[in-house]
Amino acid sequence: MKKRVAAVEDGKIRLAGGPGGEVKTASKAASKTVRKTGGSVGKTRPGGQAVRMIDVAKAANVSLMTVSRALNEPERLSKETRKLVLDTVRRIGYVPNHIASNLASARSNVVGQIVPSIQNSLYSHSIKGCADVLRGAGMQLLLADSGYSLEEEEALIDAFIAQRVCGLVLHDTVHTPRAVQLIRAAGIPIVETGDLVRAPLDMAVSYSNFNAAKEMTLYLAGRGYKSIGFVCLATRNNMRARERLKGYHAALAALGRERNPALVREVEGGLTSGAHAMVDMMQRAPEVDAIFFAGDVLAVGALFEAQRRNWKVPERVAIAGFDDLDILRHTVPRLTCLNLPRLEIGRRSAEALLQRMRNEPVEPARLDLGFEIIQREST
Amino acid sequence: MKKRVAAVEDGKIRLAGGPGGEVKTASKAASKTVRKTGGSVGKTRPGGQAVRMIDVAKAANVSLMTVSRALNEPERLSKETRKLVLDTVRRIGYVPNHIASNLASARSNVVGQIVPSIQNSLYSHSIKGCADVLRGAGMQLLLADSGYSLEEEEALIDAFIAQRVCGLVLHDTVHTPRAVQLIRAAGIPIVETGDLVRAPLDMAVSYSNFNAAKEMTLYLAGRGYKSIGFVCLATRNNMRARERLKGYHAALAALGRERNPALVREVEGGLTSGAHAMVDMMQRAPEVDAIFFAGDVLAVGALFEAQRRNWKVPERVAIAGFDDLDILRHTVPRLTCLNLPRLEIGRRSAEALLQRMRNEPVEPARLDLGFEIIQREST
DNA sequence: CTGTTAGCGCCTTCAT
DNA sequence: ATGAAGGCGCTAACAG
Repeated sequence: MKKRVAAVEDGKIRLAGGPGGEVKTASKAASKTVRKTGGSVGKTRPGGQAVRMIDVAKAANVSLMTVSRALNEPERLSKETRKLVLDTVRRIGYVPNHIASNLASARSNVVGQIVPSIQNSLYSHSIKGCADVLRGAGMQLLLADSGYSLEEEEALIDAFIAQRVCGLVLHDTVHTPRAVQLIRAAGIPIVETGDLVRAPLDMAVSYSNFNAAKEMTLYLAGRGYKSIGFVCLATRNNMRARERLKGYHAALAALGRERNPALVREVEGGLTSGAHAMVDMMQRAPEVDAIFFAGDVLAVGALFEAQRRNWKVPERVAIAGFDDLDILRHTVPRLTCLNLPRLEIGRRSAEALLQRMRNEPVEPARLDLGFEIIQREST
Repeated sequence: MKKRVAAVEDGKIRLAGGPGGEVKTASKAASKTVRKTGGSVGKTRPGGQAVRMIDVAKAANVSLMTVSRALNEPERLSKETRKLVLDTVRRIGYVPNHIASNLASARSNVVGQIVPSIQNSLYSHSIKGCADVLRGAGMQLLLADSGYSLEEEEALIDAFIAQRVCGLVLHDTVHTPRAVQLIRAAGIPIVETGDLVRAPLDMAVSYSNFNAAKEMTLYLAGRGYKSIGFVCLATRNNMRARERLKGYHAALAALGRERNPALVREVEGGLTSGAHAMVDMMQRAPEVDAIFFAGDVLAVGALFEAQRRNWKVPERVAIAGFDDLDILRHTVPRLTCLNLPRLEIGRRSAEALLQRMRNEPVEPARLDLGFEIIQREST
């Protein structure tokens, strides 16, 4: 295997292939590569026909319906027939065609989930929860991210409904009119998870961003901090951020404190962003003694910056975060934050969909999974 | 809105709902909640019939095929007919049924991806890359995680093939015999992404774990470290970890250094785990002057532990990580690591599948996307 | 350019 | 407990 050291730039050393580079393999082992070439665009059966239910039926000398029943309502068959059929299925390697099954039964076993960003670990917890419950029920998850765009969400909802998903989990709680219309027309159950909205399209499973932000602010005040800064993501197209900001303001009002614009910043997500926000705020409002970072990894970025500048946390400035990311309990000092039931939100959302699909009433239609304040050394 | 402070334990303050608690909403706003109850198990059309292509055809006074063409091969229709049909589609709110389309055309627009863990941010990059490219091509992503289990992977492959996915992206490069058989029988294109395997089932898009680990070890030696420790995940059921360990050993051999068991640890993933591994290793082999953490977030955990103990990095011990997680460039000191093209792997995998589905040859069948060594302050 | 016919693979309904 | 007929909503193939 040839090694190629291509460049050393900015501390980066490129190796083996690198962007655009393709290392062809000429070894004997590689030439053994098993490759199937057949199949035109997306063809399911490239060369040989796929095994169908009727093939199983013939091989087992029963009718097609008996095979169908062996697979879907095994208890309706006699023990012997069932065994015969299932053995045959295994023997000839039959894999049911859910596409055909869905079409014939007007039933689907696929649920769609749309999150703002697949890469954000917050959402991946809710995805995981959802996927787990669905799989337990023999269903599958169709996933996509909207990139925080309403229009993209609409397009995805359209695509998912075209795919005839039997339910939808949406993180966003704001939708385009057409998206709402599509959902209504499809008549499928929907769960919104991003915030505990007052009037969900169908069902909501979440916590209250407003309450979470408010309580954290009150908690900080309770710890004796007099001048509490607040940093969040842009509220413009983000209902969650907006609710958090409202919660912060509500807390100030409850405390009888005045709003101070110098103590509020809206920023982009990311570690760097959190660092800048902290530094900026401390310049503009030197009296600030605690900052509540109500978004993403902002708090972590701020803490790292404090380490770099040798600012003592919490003595010089206290830092609180929003989500309980894994690292928050490992930093020095450990970070105070909210613990939000992301995984559970995913699980309960899927469960709510399943319930609804079984025609069971889902109460309440708004499920508040709450939150915790995790007090650690940074405050 | 009532506030409930339920408990204060271990620094945790539970609020609003909490585990198992459900806050029912009795406000007027909540009672306005729009709810659709209809639909038996997974029914796509709960109450009213969904609009079908034939309905559009009747409304536009054309044949069903004309509607089909307006949607799928618009260029084959006259401008007027096309406009008429598409307007009608919009007017009556028709959403194509891809399920039926797939069945009739023996074509699918869904690709399946199986990763070891949805929550792991490493995989989410590859998921994102894949999802983006697919969406650009009008396709969807069916996602699931195997929990690092071969058997689970097999079950998922079965389920995905039942779903008639038109292609599969697998992170694992080791599969059960039945999984391989299922894939072969399905005759769909497959990409394996976890390692640059010698003989992929079909195609491989990745980097070489062996080379990456080897080069990093050589790089550390080049920086003057004499006693380089190696920490990775359990190699037992993890080919990637095994390859990395091999790479480390290969580097030692190339350097003419002897293997020292005290300098090698296999551990679980996680920050805590990395911290322990470092402490253990430094006790058992006090001469160690650099540790290469070849997995997950181990290096970060170790660094935090070093901060806590006031061990200078890299003076007391140098630390290098594997993946270039976002935080690595923000810690104090910043962490040296490998930069692996996770996103690009996802993108290229999807592209390879699309190519294969268009019947274009995919060369090479093993695509090496390489890696970079990012040198920072920790070494 | 547009329409007609015959299924895709399976499930629903009704019969035996 | 098992089977036969018809159709789910759409597209391929062929016709005009």
